[in-house]
Amino acid sequence: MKLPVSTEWLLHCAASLAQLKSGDTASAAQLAQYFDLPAAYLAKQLQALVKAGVLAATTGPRGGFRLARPASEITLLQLVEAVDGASSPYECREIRQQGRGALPAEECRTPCILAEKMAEAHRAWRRSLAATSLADIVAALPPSAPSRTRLRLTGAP
Amino acid sequence: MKLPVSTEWLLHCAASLAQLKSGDTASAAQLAQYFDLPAAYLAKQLQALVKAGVLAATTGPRGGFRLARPASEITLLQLVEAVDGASSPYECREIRQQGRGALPAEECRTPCILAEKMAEAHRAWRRSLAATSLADIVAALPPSAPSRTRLRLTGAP
DNA sequence: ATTATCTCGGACTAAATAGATCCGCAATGT
DNA sequence: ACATTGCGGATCTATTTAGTCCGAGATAAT
Repeated sequence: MKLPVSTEWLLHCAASLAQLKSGDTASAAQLAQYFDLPAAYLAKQLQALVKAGVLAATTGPRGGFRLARPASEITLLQLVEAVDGASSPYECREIRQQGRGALPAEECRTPCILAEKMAEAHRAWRRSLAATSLADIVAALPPSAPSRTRLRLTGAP
Repeated sequence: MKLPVSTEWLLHCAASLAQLKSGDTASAAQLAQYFDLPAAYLAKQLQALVKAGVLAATTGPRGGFRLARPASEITLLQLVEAVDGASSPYECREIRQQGRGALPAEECRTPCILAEKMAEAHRAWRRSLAATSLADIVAALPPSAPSRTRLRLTGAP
């Protein structure tokens, strides 16, 4: 059970975008340079966030990425599931209905208890991530961070 | 973020072993037949549970696997982490200290907030799984299950 | 309006990991 | 002694992840 390494990249990228002035953008190349990441691969992952609707992209000179919504309305869960997918890590394939020990379909009207417990754990994980927004992250940074980020990321103070 | 398919196998195998009479064993071949699973691969995964200390194995004829401890002292978390490893799905590589936007080491004395939040979610997941034991699982089964499992799995009533 | 340039966007390739199998060895009970 | 079972290693394949490349489209200066 492993999240892609790009998860960290995108969380930090999104947090950085949240520190820009509203309407301002940063290009994939700028973000890649800012964190020293492979630019092409980062660009690909940023597209996933666009498709998921948490980022908006504008093409052409002076274009780039920005948050699609206020930072307070973007949760860590939305970011993580945008890059990794929203499916549960545990997939019940109903092996209780297979093989020599197969249960009659009649006893399988209620979902498998093991699958239930695993799903419950996943819900706890999602709930925890959904409780934090990008605005919370930015608020926890030192007050000097946003202006420095703007300067070093886009070159604008 | 995906758990191996063998996770489901081992959870069900452990639950089945929990229904045997104390001291009784089931072989890898019996378990594979019981759920219609690839025997060789299942055997390999069962070894992981032995190494993790939740199962005990005896070789030789009439040998096989049994629970290493009472079912009430084996949690779903222990089983899942035995097969998948106990490492967190999110790995912080401190990219905040790399590239053009690198923070001075002085500002990185406190751990990255994003890593903290991800770790917190993982703790919530682990806590949820640790709250359920194999005994809880067996108790939720219909009362007729244990004797049927014993019959169909090992051939003993 | 045109052109030069900068951006995203999707197609494509390579490396890593999971899934699965097989064989020989050690141990145990009949 | 022999059949049965777990254990560990070597091997092979397939899927996923990581990473690169080039083209379509939009913008801004000329």
